This record gives sequence, structure tokens and C-alpha cells, in this order.
Amino acid sequence: MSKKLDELFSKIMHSKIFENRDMLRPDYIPDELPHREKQILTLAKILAPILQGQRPSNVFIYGLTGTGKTAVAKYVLENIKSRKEVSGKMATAYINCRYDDTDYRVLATLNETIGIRIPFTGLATAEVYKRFVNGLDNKKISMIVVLDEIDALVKKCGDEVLYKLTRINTELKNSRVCVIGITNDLRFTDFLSARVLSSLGEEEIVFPPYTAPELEDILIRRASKAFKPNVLEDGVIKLCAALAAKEHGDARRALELLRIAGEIAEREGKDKVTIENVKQAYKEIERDREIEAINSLPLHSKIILAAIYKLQKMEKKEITTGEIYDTYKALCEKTKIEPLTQRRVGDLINELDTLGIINAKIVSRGRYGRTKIIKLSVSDKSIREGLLSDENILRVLT
DNA sequence: CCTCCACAGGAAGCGCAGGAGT
DNA sequence: ACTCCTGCGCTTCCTGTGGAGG
Repeated sequence: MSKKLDELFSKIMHSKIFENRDMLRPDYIPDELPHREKQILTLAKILAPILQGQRPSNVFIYGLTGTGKTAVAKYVLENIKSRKEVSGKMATAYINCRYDDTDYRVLATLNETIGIRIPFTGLATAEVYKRFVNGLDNKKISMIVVLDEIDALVKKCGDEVLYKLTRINTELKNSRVCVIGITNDLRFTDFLSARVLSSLGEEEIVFPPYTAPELEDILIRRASKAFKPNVLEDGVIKLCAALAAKEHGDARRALELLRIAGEIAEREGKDKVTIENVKQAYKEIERDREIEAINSLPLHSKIILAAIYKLQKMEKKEITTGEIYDTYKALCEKTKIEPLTQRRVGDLINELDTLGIINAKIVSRGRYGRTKIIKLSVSDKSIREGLLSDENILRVLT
């Protein structure tokens, strides 16, 4: 056994494929951001007044996932911070609102970036805000606040903090704050009240999706550092770029694809990454996503899915809502779980449909009523793996 | 043309958890 | 500690409906 482990570890230590696989990870920020020159310049122009101690306009950054919004923001901030004109006179805060998704946590994090400790609970939100204003004013600095995935915060808590943050400059005598909001929800402004919109949206930058050739260029640059020389078969990068471009030009997706393909090749002990590996990686990512989607379903949705799976195994060609409900109820009985009503199950079936796990179509069969015919749209294997991690379901399926 | 099946899906309301105000 | 409020998952009750068979 220990010999096998030895082999495994030395295989990874002496990878024939990777030089530095971290270069392909989503959180890696490269030294240069190709094909985003325009956005970098625009953002830099907007923020430049800070070098003269003036307050820059607030900025709104839009763009789908994997279009480089976060990377560009961080890149420009780093550059500004490193200039000697502002040393000691400015601070930056980067907040991911997906993790800090309440007013309190956002304000607490802001306090911490200027060196004020805040207990994780116990203070009124207004008090935390007051401490931030006072603390910041005493420091006599300019501050740039980046709120990434800002839509998550607003959808959960409303735009009260944003309003306060954009108005904070009226309360400050010696310091000033500039807010950069980043969102991948293009209809995000619908959630904002007009008062916030006018002050936060002083400037807007849109990040279009990368095109296939752009993705290819990015991948080539990254791959040259991430992989050993000459391990990529011809066309590997082109295929990764093409597959990711099809899914709204997501660079993160493209890099993931390349990394997984490399890992597959490595696992198989090859010294080349082939086109076939990319296709396998694509399937693997797809499958992992399916399994994850199924796995995170609430209990009753899982039972419904198990019912559909069972019916499909019985080689029924047309599965209807009524049949599913009967099977579902039987499964519930076996597990001693209180079944939901058919009305509710109907809604859950619709949810499974929107998630893309099943396919439901309304049909009218005349005399024989109006119903939905339902088909699974993920592979049997994904269903089994996704469901079997749940022991409740395991018991009824076997 | 009308009927009537087997549901779809809207409306209202209920109980509960969790947060805000006091 | 207590009320009040709100959102969410769910139920109950309901009206609506495409088209095969009469």
C-alpha cells in the first residue's frame, strides 16, 4: 500500500504535464489582462483624480461571469496603490458581497480594513456605521471600496447601505469614499431605488463576453506558464476556447476546462494533453455540475426525481404528472415521510424543469385529459450518484 | 358541436422561522 | 424578553383548458 502511495505522490511531484497548475485556477490574477485594455484604461481614468486627493466618481461595472471584472478592478487598484503620490493617503477595500451579505458584515469589514476591530455581533448596525465614519475621518485618507457581486447584497438586504455609502462624503470632513459596484446581473438596476442609482451609477463600464479568438489568446498565455513545454496537442487550446465561447465567453470556464483536461492526462500517466482529454474534461465538468445540482435538492424534490427515475426504469414511454405523484406517494409511504399535495408537487416538477434536470412538456390528450409528459434530461449515472448520497432515498430505491 | 378527462396554475391563507423594533 | 413584521413553503379551494370521443 505504502508503495502505491509513494508512486501516486511522486507522480504528482514529478508531473510530466504541469509546470505550475495554480496559473489555471480561478482566483489567480495574472500580471497582464489581455483584451481588457479598454476597460482598464476607462476605470483608471475614472479613478485617477484620487492621485490629486480628489474624490473619483462612483463606478458601476457590469458583465457576465468570467469576463474579467474582478481581475480588472483589482489590477487597477493595485496599480494606483503602488504609486508614491498616494502612499499613506489612501486605502482600498475589497468586499465580496456573496460572503459578506448583510449590512452589518459589509460595514464591519470596512472597519477592519482601516484597522478598527468590530465584534462579529452585538453592535447596532448604525453604531458600526458611525465608528466607520469617525475612524475614516480621523485617518484623513481617500478610500476606494469595491463591492463585488453587489446584487447578492441588494437582493438580500436592500440598498440601504449603498445609499449610506454613496452619501457618506457629506459626513466626512477630511476623508472621502468612492464606491465601485460589480455585478453580473445585467438587470440589476431594477432592484435599486432611484436615489442610489443616480449616485452610484455616475460612471458605468460594461464588460462584453470574450470572443473565441480572445479566449484562445488568454489560454495560450496562461498555458505557456502553467504547462511544461510541448505537452499540449495541437487544437487543444482552440477547442477549450470554442467550448467556453459557446457558453457566453466565460474565461473562468475555459481555464477550468484546460486544467481538468491536464489533470485527466496526468491521472492516466500520459505526457501529452489530447483533444480527447478536453472532451472528457467537458463531460466531467458537466457531470459534476449535474450531480451537485441533484445533490443539493431539497428532500421532496429528490423523492420526486427518484419516482421519475423509477418510472423511466420500468420502460414507460410517457411519464405523466399523475403517475409521478402516485409513485412519489408510494415512496413516501415506504420511508414514512409525509407526502406533499399534488399541487405542490406540480410546482416542484416545474422547478426541476427550470433547473434543467428534467424536461416537462404540457400536452393535451383529449378525452384522456391535459397533463405534462416528463423526461429525465440528465444521465442515469448522474441521477444515481446525485441521489444515493442521501440515505433516505437510498433506502427506498433499493 | 358539446363534453369531460386530468390535470395546469391562480388566489388566498396558514404556520413557522428569523429579523427588527422597543 | 416581548411583540410585530416579513418571507417562505405549503395547503386548500378554485377556475381554466386542448382536444378525442360521443
